[in-house]
Amino acid sequence: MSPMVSSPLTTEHALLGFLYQQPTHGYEIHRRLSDSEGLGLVWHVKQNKLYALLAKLEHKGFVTTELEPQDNRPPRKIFHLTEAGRQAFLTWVQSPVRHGRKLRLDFLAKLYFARREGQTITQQLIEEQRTACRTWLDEEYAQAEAMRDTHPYDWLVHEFRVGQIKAMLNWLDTCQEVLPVVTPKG
Amino acid sequence: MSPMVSSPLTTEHALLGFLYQQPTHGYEIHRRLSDSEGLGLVWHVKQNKLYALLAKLEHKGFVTTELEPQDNRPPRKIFHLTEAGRQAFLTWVQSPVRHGRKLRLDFLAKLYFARREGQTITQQLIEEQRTACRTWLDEEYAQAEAMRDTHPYDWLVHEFRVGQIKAMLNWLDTCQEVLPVVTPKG
DNA sequence: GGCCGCATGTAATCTGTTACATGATTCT
DNA sequence: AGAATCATGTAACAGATTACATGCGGCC
Repeated sequence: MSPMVSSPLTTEHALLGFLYQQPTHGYEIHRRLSDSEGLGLVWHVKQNKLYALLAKLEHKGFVTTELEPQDNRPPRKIFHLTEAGRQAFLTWVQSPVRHGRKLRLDFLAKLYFARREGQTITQQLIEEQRTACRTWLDEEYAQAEAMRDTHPYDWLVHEFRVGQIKAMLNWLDTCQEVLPVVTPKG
Repeated sequence: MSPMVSSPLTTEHALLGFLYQQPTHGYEIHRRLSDSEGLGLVWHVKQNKLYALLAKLEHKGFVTTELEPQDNRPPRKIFHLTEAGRQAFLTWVQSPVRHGRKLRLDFLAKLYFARREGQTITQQLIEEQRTACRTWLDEEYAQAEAMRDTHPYDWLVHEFRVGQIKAMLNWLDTCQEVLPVVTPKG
C-alpha cells in the first residue's frame, strides 16, 4: 500500500507485459529474455537484476505474488498483475518514445508487446511514434540548417541525427507493411 | 606509479583531447562541455563527475597536475598530458567504434577531437569507421535475411539496425565532403 | 539582499554488476 | 564424477547521481 507514485514510463514497465497474457514466475521470464530471439535480441537483463525489478514492482503495487509449491524444487513465485499494473502497462506500451538513446531499447520493447496485444494497439503505437519522430526531425533539421556554413561540427551532429530519424521513419513504414501478417510465433 | 593497466578506450580518454592542444583546468573543460555547441551538444558531464574523472586520469598516470594560485579565488589545478596520456589519446581518437549504442557519443567525440588534429587523422578515422560499419552492416543484413518470413519481429529488429547503419554510412560520406573546409571555429 | 560566476571538491545515496549460496535432478 | 537445469535470492563492490560545502566578487 505505498502511495501510488509511479515515476512514469520506466523500462521495468516492460516486464508487466510478460504478465499481461498470463501470470508467470521470474525464472520463466528470464528464460525468454535469455534466448537470442524475440525481446532477448534487444533487452538483456541479468537474473538477479530481474528478481530485484520484480520485487520492486511488487513493492510499488503493480503485481501481487503467490507461491506455487513444487516437489524437490524451490517453490515458484507467481506474479499476477494488479489493476494498477494493467493500467501502467497499457499506458507504457502505447506511448511513443521521445528521445534518441531510448529509441533502440524502449520502442522495440513496446513493439514486441504491442504485437501480442493485437493490430489495433500496434497500429496506434506506430502512428504515434511516427508523429513523435517527425516533430523531432523538424527540430533537428531546423537546427542543422541554422548551423550550416557557420558551425561545421555542430551541423554534422544534427545531420547525423536527421539521418537516423529519417531511417527510423522509413523503418516504421516497413513495420506497418509487415503488421497484417499475423503469425502465432515471432 | 600504478601499473600501467589501461582497460582500453573508455570514454574518459576523450578528456585527454582537451589537454592535447594546451593544458587547462577542470572548470574550463566544464565550461566548454556546458555550451550547447561543439562537444557539449553530444557529451554531458556533470561537474563533480568531471573532477572525479580527471582525478582518475591522474591516478592512472595519463596527466600530471600543477597548481596555479589566484587572488581571491581557489587555485586552478592545471592538468598536463604525460607521454602515456598522449599515447592513450592518439590510440583512442583513431580507433573506430564497434557497437551500436557507443556510436552516438563515442564516434562524435572522436570526430570532434580528430578535426582539431588535422585532416589526415580525421580522414583515417572516418575511413576506419566506414569499414567497421560495413562489417556490422553485413552481419545484421545476413541475420535479417535468415529471419525473413519465419520470425517477423526478429526480422524487424535487424532491419531497424540495417537502416541505422546505412544512414550512418551515408553520413560518413557527408563528413568527408565537409572535411576539406577547415574553419578555425566549430 | 539574493543570485550568478568562479573553482574546487566531499558525502550520501541510488543503481548495476559480480560473486556467492542452496539443493535436488538429469545429462554427459 | 562433473556439469547443467531448475528456482530462488543475498552480499559485496563499482559507478553514477544528487545534495551539500566553501568563499569571494559582481550584477540587478
